Amino acid sequence: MNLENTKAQMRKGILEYCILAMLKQQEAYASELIRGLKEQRLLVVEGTIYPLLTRLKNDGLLTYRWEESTSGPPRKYYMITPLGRDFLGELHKSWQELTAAVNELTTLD
Amino acid sequence: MNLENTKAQMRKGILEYCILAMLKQQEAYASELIRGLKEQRLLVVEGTIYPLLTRLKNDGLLTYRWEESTSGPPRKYYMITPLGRDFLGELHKSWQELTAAVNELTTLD
DNA sequence: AAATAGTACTAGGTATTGCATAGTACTATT
DNA sequence: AATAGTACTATGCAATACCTAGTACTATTT
Repeated sequence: MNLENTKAQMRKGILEYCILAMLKQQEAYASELIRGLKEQRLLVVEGTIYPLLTRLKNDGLLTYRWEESTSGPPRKYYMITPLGRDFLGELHKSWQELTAAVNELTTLD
Repeated sequence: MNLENTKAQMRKGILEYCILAMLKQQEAYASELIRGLKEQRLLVVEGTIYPLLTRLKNDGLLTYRWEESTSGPPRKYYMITPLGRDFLGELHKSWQELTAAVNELTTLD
């Protein structure tokens, strides 16, 4: 049983919640999101973030615009949509319920 | 984007943490575990729990014994091993870190 | 006694997503 | 021109929650 693997499994479903929340506060491009997550020691790689952003965009939760960069290739800035905000609210509720349940079950004597 | 699907994804990696914690408190057989989880509104089905218990057993984190039942088929009671207790400690730490990170990233203004 | 219901466990296949990897492209620096 | 840093796209894999089908045991009903 591999701890790193279990941690990766734990991240499934949670990352989109984090991404939507971050973008609700401020638009950003992929690398900024990766950096923001890394600051909280949520290490996420490109192979994860790009497909995730694309899925959220395809589902209408995000939208984006291109912006030339003065120091490298152009960047794709993502913004949350009103639908994305609604969904984020649902995810917030689900997360609260999940953590409450888990903490109840795992409280050590 | 399907909320139910996202909730199922969120459960990945978390269920083994819950199961280990429950079994640390008291040995149990599958249906008891399902009931315990259901009380906390963590709905888990047989197709999930049995393979999960088998995986944990194969990795040495659980052990089991058969017990005849007076009201139906025999039951497989699972118990946590010392290795399982160690791993549970690691999972506890991982969970704390993950929730802290997520809450930091998703705190609404 | 046979059929049905409730209960417990096993096995196989599917969908989804984080991750690894390969590749393209833009700009700055060497 | 080559290299480095940066940003994005595409593809395939591993793992796990879940769905479904099936076997088996005991109690209850027909």
